[in-house]
Formats: sequence, structure tokens, C-alpha cells
Amino acid sequence: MYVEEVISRLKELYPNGYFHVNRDPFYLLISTVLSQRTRDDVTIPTTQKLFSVFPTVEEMAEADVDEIQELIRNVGFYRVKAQRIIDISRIILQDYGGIVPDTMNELLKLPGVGRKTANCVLGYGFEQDVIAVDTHVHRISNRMGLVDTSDPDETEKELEKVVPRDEWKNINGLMVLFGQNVCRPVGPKCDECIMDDICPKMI
DNA sequence: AAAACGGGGGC
DNA sequence: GCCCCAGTTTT
Repeated sequence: MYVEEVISRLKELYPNGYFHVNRDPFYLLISTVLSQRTRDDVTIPTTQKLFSVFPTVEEMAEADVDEIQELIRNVGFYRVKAQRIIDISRIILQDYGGIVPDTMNELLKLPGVGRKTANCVLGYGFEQDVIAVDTHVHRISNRMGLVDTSDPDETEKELEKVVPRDEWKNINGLMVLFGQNVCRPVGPKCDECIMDDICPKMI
């Protein structure tokens, strides 16, 4: 089947997947918020720097917003993100006893958390069967004919119909790597792509 | 449905 | 110097 062949080749290309990410739900939550609309090669060092100063939910919740702003000044939307990081930390501390909630419904109540961010936390942090649809997953799924829609939420639903359930949580990491290195938003490297014999764009 | 938030990196 | 980027909220 086409989709299973695509996943098989992606796994062969990126056998280590996303092993480098910290799987702690709170770390994942904050790092994912920081990475919204900002390249992860920029946000990863910034996230490490932020957590070296404020390692816990408690310390993050009591941090001064100006100090957080200064620490994350190099990432996009840093002012609003700094405020959201504090607000998220305070809510998790006060309403959830310092434990990141493990349901979509509760995660969506947090400021700056939408379906994509929530699914990253649920998938990477809590090992749940979810598909986190970001711009890479959305673009590649449409380019390769796995889905056909301009709505990322529709892409998530359509992918759930065609991707085997035990691969759901792997889709995001594989397609992000593939999307950054090969099937890029602009100027995809189709001439050196391992999908060249099955991708609809190439046939 | 469209605007707004935004500094960094590739070219 | 110009264009785009691991989205979400507000208008």
C-alpha cells in the first residue's frame, strides 16, 4: 500500500527519528510553543537556555516576564510567547498541581496551545496515538497525494483514515525531517528524493 | 476569512 | 534586501 511504503522509506531515511527531543511533557509543551512559526534550529538552543535558568514549572511560573523575554529574544513572536509561557506555567501549577494535563480538551484551554501543539505533547510526551499536523505534515501529505485538502484539521482526519494507528505518533517527526531536508516548502530537492518513483509530483 | 504577532536564516 | 518559517489568537 502506498502510504505504508512512504512511511517505510521515511523510517529508513531517518532511523533515529526524533530521539534528541526531551520527552518531559512540560519541557515539550514549552519548547513546542517556542517553535511555533519559528525554525527549530533556532528554538532548540533557546529552549535549553531557558530551562537552564528556570528548570521547573514552579520556577517558570514565578519568573519575571522581562527576564523570560530577554532569554528568548532571538525567537519569533518572543514577547507574546514569553507571556504565554508564564501564563501556561501558572495555570498548570495552580489548576493541575504542576502536572501537564494529558487530554486534548484540557491542553486546548492553555493560552497559545492549539491542536498542533497539543498533539505534540500528547504524542511525544504521553505516547498517545495522535497525528500532529504542522505545515510540513500538511504540505507533504498533500503533495504526495495522501490527502487532498487546504485545511490542516481535515489533513489530520484524512491521515487517520489512511495511516496505520501505530504509526500516527511517528508521522510528525518523520515528515518534519523530510520537509526540512528534502521536500522543502520552497525548492524541494526532487532530483535527489527517495520518493521519486512513487510521488505523484514526479510521475 | 483575514490580519497580527516577529527575529533569524537562506539566498 | 527580500522572503519564508515546528501556529494561534484576535478582528
